[in-house]
Amino acid sequence: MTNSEILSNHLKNQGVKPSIQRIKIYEFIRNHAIHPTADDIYNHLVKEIPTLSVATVYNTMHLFEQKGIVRTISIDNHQTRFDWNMTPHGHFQCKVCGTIYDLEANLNQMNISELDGFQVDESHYYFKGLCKSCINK
Amino acid sequence: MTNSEILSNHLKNQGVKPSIQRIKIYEFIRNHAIHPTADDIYNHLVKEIPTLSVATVYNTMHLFEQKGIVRTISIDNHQTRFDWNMTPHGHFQCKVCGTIYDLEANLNQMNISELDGFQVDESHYYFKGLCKSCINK
DNA sequence: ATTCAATTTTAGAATAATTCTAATTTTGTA
DNA sequence: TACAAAATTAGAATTATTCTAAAATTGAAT
Ligand SMILES: [Mn+2]
Ligand SMILES: [Mn+2]
Ligand SMILES: [Zn+2]
Ligand SMILES: [Zn+2]
Repeated sequence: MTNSEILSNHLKNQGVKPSIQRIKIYEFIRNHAIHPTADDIYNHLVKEIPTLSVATVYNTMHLFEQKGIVRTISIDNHQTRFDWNMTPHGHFQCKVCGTIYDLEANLNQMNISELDGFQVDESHYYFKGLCKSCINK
Repeated sequence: MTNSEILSNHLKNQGVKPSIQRIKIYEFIRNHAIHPTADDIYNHLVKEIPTLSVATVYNTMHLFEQKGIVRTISIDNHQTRFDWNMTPHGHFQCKVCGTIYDLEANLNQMNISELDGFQVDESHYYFKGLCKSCINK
């Protein structure tokens, strides 16, 4: 079974019809753990699929989000980033190099009493600052 | 000393020259603890100051942010919201009524070992879901 | 008071991420 | 092959924010 076939089956299992575009987009976000923007995805894939449109990238990411395949994060307030890692985790963005690091800690462990009686569907946390490698320069 | 004079002095103490626009904007965010958008601020104040421009609202909020008078939060990731409460705290946004609740817990208490050697300047966290009063309907 | 440079405000144009629209292409089934 | 449903597409529309250059305001120095 080729890599593409494996990814294609993943999508089917999540209830997504695997078109060429959807497989390539899924492949990209799985292989580039960089929390890409729609633009990152488009610019990378348009070389392989010259007819690709940004609308398809957005359509696909919205579909993936709805099916629980990706989630969106908003650290930069003006540009949505996508994350294939669905386990509850957080982020750190370096102000110098821009890298977004994953943080394993699960926010739900905080057990905030003010939320008693509330229904919590999503939780997000992130830090900003300077990463270790940028400090050592 | 009038209320306006008190706010005016607050601004002076933070190194901000208190123009009429700046005082009114500061007054608005202090009296309406609703994490307003630039648009909220503009639409409320343009009734009092008919010549007010959105550019002034943005200019002022950027200045306030730089001086440590407000901070920005991005829960809706398409529209920046402003928060006058500078103590480290988090938020909960209800998907039904849209209300943004403050949460007192301080994220920095989590003490995330992955950040050892990193310089953390900002920390943010928020939840989304249904608030108690929307559930009881 | 008058002058004048620095600061602030302003209107509207520009920018940029995202969504919308309507046409075209692809897919799967009969 | 026929055809309806689903997916993709180009480009226009929308919208939050930033930019620009002109006008207004401020405040010190005369
Ligand atoms: Mn992540
Ligand atoms: Mn708050
Ligand atoms: Zn860095
Ligand atoms: Zn609610």
